[in-house]
Amino acid sequence: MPELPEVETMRRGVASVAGLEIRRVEFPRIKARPIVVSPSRETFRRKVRGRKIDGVGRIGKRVVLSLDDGHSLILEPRMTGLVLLADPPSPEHLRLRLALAGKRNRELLFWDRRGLGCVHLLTPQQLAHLRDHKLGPDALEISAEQLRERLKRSRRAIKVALLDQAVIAGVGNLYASELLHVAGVHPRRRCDRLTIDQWRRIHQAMQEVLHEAIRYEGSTLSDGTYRNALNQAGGYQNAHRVYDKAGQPCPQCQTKITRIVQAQRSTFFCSQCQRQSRK
DNA sequence: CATATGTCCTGAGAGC
DNA sequence: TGCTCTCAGGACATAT
Repeated sequence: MPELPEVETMRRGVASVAGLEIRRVEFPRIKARPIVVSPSRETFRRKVRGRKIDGVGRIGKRVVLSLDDGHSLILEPRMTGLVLLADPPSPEHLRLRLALAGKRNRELLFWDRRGLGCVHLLTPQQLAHLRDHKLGPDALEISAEQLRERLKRSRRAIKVALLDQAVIAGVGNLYASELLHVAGVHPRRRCDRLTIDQWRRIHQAMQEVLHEAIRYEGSTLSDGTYRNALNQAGGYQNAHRVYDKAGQPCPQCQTKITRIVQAQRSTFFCSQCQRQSRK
């Protein structure tokens, strides 16, 4: 589930590793299938060991460790991956350990219960390709005009389009539902039928919701998987308006929240606050 | 090209 | 109680 707010929280939580050297690279021996790594493990280990971490950044839903030789170490949590400086939730799903030099000996861990996440070492050219061609502008950087320009001719439903990382990077299933509720836009509304005012409201709601969620350090859902870098739960789940609240009253108007499925994913909305005119 | 669908994965929870 | 089944949704591969 980690989306922009959760990944940004992970990034901030491990930002203190900047300046440290990676002394050892370990792939713990676990029963589960090893984490997907490119290039090969041997090459990865050889190229990462001994490098200094110059900075800790984020691209969309990925944490980026900039190394002192120009390469970038990409940590991609996908559904259940965590980037940790503390002990992981369980030992058996630890996928990668980076032992760091420093005053106190520290470790940066990648833990993933389901194993859909992955780790990559990218050249500057590969990083540029990821940033400029595979992903759209960051959800916190994009302007309302840019957002509309990118989608105004699309026939897709706005909820589905917001999940397309090539259009806009960082929004996932949870925050798409939440921000459309704040914007008062029906999730099935086609992009090419949204008004300029609706685009402005979507953009504004996106900024508000994402910043608010970062302030609360992300959402830890009922399965409890998401944790910050110190293995602590986030707090934004208590502020959710519609996500996973089918049948419960809308916080604005008390109408029961509706659940629908779009592109094989759950969407939650209020049929009163997010009225549908024409799709 | 744009859009839609299938796939990977594990553990929680439902239902019998 | 204990078993089987379904579901959750990141990104990518493949299909339409």
